[in-house]
Amino acid sequence: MLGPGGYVRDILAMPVGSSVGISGWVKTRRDSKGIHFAQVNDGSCMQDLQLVIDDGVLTAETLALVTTGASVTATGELVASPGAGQSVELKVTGLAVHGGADTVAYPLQKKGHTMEFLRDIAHLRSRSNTFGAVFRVRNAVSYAIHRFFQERGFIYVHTPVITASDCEGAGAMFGVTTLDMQNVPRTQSGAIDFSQDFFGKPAYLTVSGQLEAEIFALAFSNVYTFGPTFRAENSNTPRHLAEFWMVEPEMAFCDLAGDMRLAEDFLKYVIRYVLDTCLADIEFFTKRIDPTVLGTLEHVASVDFEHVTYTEAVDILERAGRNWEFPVEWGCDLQAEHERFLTEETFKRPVIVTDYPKQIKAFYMRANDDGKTVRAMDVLAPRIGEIIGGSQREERHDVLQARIMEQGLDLEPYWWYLDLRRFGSVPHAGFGLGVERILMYLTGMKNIRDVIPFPRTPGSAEF
RNA sequence: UCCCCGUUAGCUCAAUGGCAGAGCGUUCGGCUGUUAACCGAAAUGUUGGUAGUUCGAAUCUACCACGGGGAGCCA
Repeated sequence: MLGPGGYVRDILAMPVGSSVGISGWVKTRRDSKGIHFAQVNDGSCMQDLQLVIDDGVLTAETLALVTTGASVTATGELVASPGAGQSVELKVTGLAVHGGADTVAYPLQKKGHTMEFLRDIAHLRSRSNTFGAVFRVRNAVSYAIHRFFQERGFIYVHTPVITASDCEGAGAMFGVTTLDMQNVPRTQSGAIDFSQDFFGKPAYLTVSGQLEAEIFALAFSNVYTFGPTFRAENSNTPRHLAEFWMVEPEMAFCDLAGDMRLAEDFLKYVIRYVLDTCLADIEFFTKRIDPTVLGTLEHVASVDFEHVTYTEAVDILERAGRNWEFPVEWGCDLQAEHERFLTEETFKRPVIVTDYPKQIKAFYMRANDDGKTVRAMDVLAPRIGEIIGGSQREERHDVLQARIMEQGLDLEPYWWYLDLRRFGSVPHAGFGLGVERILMYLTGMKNIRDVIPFPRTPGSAEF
C-alpha cells in the first residue's frame, strides 16, 4: 500500500538525488535508441512521473510488458530531467510488472476520446486525465462540504435511505420491496397487500433527507445531511440522474435571509477550497474542457450574489422585449430560458430569486403575509441554472396543517412533522444542493453522467 | 415522456442507390533523450437489429435498440 510521501504527487516534490519507489499504471511508453520512457500515474495528481529505463537494466521480457495500461512498481533515483515536459524523472534501477495490459485490446489510447465512449468503459475511464481530474475534484468538494459545516458547528446527521413516508412530493420514487414479483400477494379488493411486505407497508428510496433533517435541527440547532438520493423520474437530460448526492443543511432560529447568507458563503467556500487544493485539475479543465472555468470560478468566489424577488424577476423578463418560448406571467414557474437570461444577460453572476408564488412551491415553505407568496429561494448560476433550492419552513402548526390540506394531501403521514410544530417550534430554514450540479460548474463538464463515478439513468445501471 | 439528430474498422469520421475508405491507434521495420514525435509497410468490417422497396441498399421505407442535443420534471 502506498502511504503519505509515497504518491507520485509527493515524489515530484522531492529533491533530486532521492532514492524512491513508485507504483502506478503506465499511461504511455516511448522508445529511443538505447533508452525507454514510460509515463506512470497513480491518480494522486494530474502529472505523471516519467520513468527512464536504460537498455540492459531490465530483461527484454519485463520491458516488453511495460505497455500502456500495465501496473508497475519501479525503484530508482530521482534525477533532473533534460526533457521539456517535466523537471524531474525517475532513473530506473529495478521494475516489476504486476499486471500487463494487452496493447491490442486496451481501449484507452493516447489520443482524446469522446465522453460517450469513455462512459461505456467506466471501469477504465478513471485512469484518463479528464476523469482523474473530475474525481479528484469530487473528492475535494466532498471534503470541503464537511469542513464548511463542521467549522460552523453543524451536526452531521445520517438521514435514512429507505423511507416509508411517501410524503415528500419531490418526485417519483423507487419502490423497495421483498415481495415476490412473480406472485404478488393481493388483498380481497385486489390491491397489492403490502402488509406482507418487509416493512408491512410500501417503502421507497428517499428523494430528500429534509424532513428528517428538520427533526434534528429542532434538537441540535444546526445540522446537515449529505448522502445519496433517488428520483425515479424518466428524465433524459445532461442535468439529471436517478441516483445523485445531495447536501441539505437545516438551521433552527434562522429565517430566509440567514438561509441565503449561508448558501452564498457555502458556494464560495467550496469553490475557494477547490481552487486552493486542485488548481492543476482546474487548469486542465480550463485548457481542455471549457476555457471559461477558471475565470468564472474566481469571479463567483469574489462577487456578491444578486438578489431579486420572483415578482421583480417576472417584471424584468416581461420588459426584456424577448419572444419567450414560454410566455412569462406572474404565477408561472421560471423556465430554463428565463433563468439563463437573468444569470447570463441581466446580472452576469449568480442570482438568488426569492418569494415565489405558493402554488408552484412545496407545502412546507413558510407563507408570506401577502397571502400569495412563500419564503422560497433558488440560487441560479450562469450556464447550469438552478444549483440550490431552499426555503424558510412553515413553523406555525395551524398554517402548515391548512397548507397540507390545501394541496390535497393526507394529514396522517405527516403526524410527526406536524408534531414538531406543537412542541418547541421555532423559525427554521434550509436548502438542498446537488453535488453533481456544482461539480459540473467546477469542472465545465457538460454531462452530469461524467461527474459521478457510475451514473444511474433511465435504462442504464451498468457497473 | 415529447421534438430533432445520429449509429460504418479498436477510436474519430468519409462514402447519397452501383467494387467498403481515410486519419489515429495496433503490429512489424527504420530513425530519434522521447513528450498526442517522424518515415515505410501490414493487419483490421455481419455498415446497430429486424422486416421491406429495388436487378442492386451503408445509402430509401417501417418498426425496434442504443447514443447525443433541446424541452418537461427537478437537484
